[in-house]
Amino acid sequence: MKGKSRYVLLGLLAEQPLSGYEMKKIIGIRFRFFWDESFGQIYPEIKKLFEQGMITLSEEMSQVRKKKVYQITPLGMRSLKEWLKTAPEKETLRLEILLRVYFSKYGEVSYLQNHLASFKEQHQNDLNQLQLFKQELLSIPDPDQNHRDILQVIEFGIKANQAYLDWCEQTQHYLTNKIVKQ
Amino acid sequence: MKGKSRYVLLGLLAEQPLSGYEMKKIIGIRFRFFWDESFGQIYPEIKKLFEQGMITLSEEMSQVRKKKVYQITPLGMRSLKEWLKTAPEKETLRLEILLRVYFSKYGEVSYLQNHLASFKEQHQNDLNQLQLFKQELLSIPDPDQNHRDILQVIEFGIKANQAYLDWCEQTQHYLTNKIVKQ
DNA sequence: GGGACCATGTAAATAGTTACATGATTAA
DNA sequence: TTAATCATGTAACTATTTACATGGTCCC
Repeated sequence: MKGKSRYVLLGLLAEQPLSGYEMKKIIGIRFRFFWDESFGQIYPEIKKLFEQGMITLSEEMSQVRKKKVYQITPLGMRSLKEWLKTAPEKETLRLEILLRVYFSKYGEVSYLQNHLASFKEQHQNDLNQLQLFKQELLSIPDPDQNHRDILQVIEFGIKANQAYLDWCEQTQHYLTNKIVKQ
Repeated sequence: MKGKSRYVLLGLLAEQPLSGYEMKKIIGIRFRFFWDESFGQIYPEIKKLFEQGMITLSEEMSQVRKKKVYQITPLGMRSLKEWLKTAPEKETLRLEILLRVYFSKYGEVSYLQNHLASFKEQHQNDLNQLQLFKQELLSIPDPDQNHRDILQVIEFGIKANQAYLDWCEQTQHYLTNKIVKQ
């Protein structure tokens, strides 16, 4: 669990100079289905990266907006590359919906049905956005030659969300039957 | 992100009296693929639940081992039921492997292949254990009439892990091709 | 006797969220 | 003019991990 946020920021800056706000936006859109960072983490982390010489302020800073655009340094690039060598930790996930199903014996079915419907809706949205993002990626030029890599990330999201939706339907049928049987 | 650990503990105690150590074990085995709690969270949370009258010490305490077995109180049961009504928050997940793929342009393919192989192995293990657990659940008596609920939780794990493994194979092929093309 | 596991707990550190503070710009 | 969004940051709080401390039991 130690200091992964910094590598997300370094990774984003490896491609192009960005401000903290912009990085947050990219994470919120592109990484939304597998990662998240809050401003409360981003800005202090930027401060540290700057102090350590991993990033510097770019010339491209906007004077109109009080925007601070950063770029990665060779030191930051080396640090990113070193991190990419290390083994990822076992992923953290906490699926509260499964806790609800597990303990559903102690609650009312109708509540669980609501929870399930909103879970399904959320992941249907995720899936739609991922499919849109995929189309978009395939239709634009690929100057940095990394679209295929990004596509693989999207593919993960598509497969996972399809599995979730599949499970939702199955569980909804199960719950409907459960009520009939009562 | 607030206080979900307590409901995991209450949920487990709703079925049978347990000690902190036993709860940790159950979470570590049965919830392993979608939830985790450490002792550093479990024991302080038990203390709070006890002080708030949500749980009490059970008679079933072992004298041999210095074991403290807790049972849920009517107050604790009400609290659990109230929680089951509330909407679950959007799940947290952090899939470091996807970060590695996304930024793979800056690293060496062979490292990513190693990371992917170990990710695949982990989830193959998860899948195997879930399938075993499913068989076990279907073959034993179901006095509390909640095996079907638990089965749905297992089904989620099976579907999700199958999707992950599917993605792993696809990504491994992609990486192999990538090397050939170089 | 030693290693694996049972068993409970605390302390320190790190991670992460949420609320707050401030102010500019854009577009309806 | 007002709401949304851009933009940066800090402070307080909450959550979570990791390391430490302690000691028992079981079995080889």
